[in-house]
Amino acid sequence: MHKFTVLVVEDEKNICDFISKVLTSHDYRVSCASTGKEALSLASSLCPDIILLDLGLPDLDGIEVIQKIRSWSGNPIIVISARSLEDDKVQALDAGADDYLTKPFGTSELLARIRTSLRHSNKISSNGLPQHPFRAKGLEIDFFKRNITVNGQAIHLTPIEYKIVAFLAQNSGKVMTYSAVMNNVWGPYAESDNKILRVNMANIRRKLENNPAQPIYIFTEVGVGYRMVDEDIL
Amino acid sequence: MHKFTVLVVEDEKNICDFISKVLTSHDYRVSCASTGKEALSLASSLCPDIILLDLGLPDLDGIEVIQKIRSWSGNPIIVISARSLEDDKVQALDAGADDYLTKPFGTSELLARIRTSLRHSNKISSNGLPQHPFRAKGLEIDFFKRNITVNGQAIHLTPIEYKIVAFLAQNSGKVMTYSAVMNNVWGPYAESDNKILRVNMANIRRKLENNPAQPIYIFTEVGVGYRMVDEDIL
DNA sequence: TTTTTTGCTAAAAAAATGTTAAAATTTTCT
DNA sequence: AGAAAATTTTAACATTTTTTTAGCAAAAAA
Repeated sequence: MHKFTVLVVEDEKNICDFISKVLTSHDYRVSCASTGKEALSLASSLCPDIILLDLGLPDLDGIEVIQKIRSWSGNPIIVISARSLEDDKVQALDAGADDYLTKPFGTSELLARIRTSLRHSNKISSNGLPQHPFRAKGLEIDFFKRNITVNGQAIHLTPIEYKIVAFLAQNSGKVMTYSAVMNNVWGPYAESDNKILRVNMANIRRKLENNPAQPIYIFTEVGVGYRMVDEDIL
Repeated sequence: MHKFTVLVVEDEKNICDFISKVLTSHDYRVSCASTGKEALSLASSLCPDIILLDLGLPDLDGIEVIQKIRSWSGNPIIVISARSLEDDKVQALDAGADDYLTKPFGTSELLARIRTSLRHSNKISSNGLPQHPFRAKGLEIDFFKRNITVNGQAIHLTPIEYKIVAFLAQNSGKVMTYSAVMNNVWGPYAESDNKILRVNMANIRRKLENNPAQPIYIFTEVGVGYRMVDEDIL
């Protein structure tokens, strides 16, 4: 049975420990962060199934943390805050939070809201990976085996190259901005300059495309980002 | 632009009227039901984009209403209730409600939670733009994927061209003054001369229109601005 | 008709992206 | 540990795409 991973972001240690204990006893796997920076790195490296976020962090503005995570990930975020002002709620929800819980709250309500959020993000399976391999025009990506073939021929990609391709494939048809890709691959503190991404894309295309100058799998939208071709309909 | 339909289920007439007024003034289409039975039949016939449900109904148990609706529809349900007991919330959420709001609540929080729910059901995307594409006379604009097609044929627009078209489409039917478009695209310090906008419009029409001299999508109101054709009714 | 406004084309300037090779770093293997 | 291999990053430069500018034609308003 798969355990869901919860990232708890909370600077008060006793609250964090309490939530941690409750969740662990209900069969969640829990990680904790006590600062905004820690939260961002863990959100990126851990890919938790859900994030509980206290807005009163010592280093970063809570709203910015939400927006940053939202810019490259769809992880559900439940805000937990002592502030009960309506404006705070509106801000957080509009920034991309999925729910807003005011302290103090009961543990059974917290658990119920976690279940509801997990239900909402249920389009992807519990490990965050799509259930079926991605197929388009002879390109096949098996996310479980982590291998890629073009017309049956196995293609070797380096870890970074694979991350880029997998991220684009999981959002196929949609233009993913350069910064979304960068943050997804190099984490929340990626450079704003995308030259690294450009050389990786050149290498990826050399391996994937028949004619890299006229790609059929990964298109660039100048000034915006990259787009993976639509998945074949089944 | 498309209006979202909200079904308000509430037996106290003055509350119902109040919510109705608030939502209508924020550009939602509102229908009301005052009993559970009415709610069920309207939920099925109307297929509202979202349902606001008061649990204290005269005829049916609120929890059963949620389950009943959930059995055939994934429409988001936000529970609105005077009962603030934790058990009530847990019950409602586990029955399939997407959110639980305790009376009294502020209108801006209600609106924010409605937006969040619409986002969850993929009706709108994280940037607040409609998730469902704009369609008119064979022109289709998918804001989510950043895709434009004319009669199924993909059209490539540059970032500035896309901004212009998107802005007009989001305000389709209304004349947008040249300065409004300029400010939207080039920011608040845009030039007052609109010659740049004119050449962009020429390029846009060359790509979109069959006969740019007699456009069917973007019209010129001489001396005023541009107007995107009305969206097709569904 | 005259004036104003809008449309169109082509060329320039500017910005963004692709490409290659070499240096730096990490990983793997003996 | 040390060498070899693979990967990642940096840097320089080529190429493509986009944006702006300028000039004139066409259409609409006065």
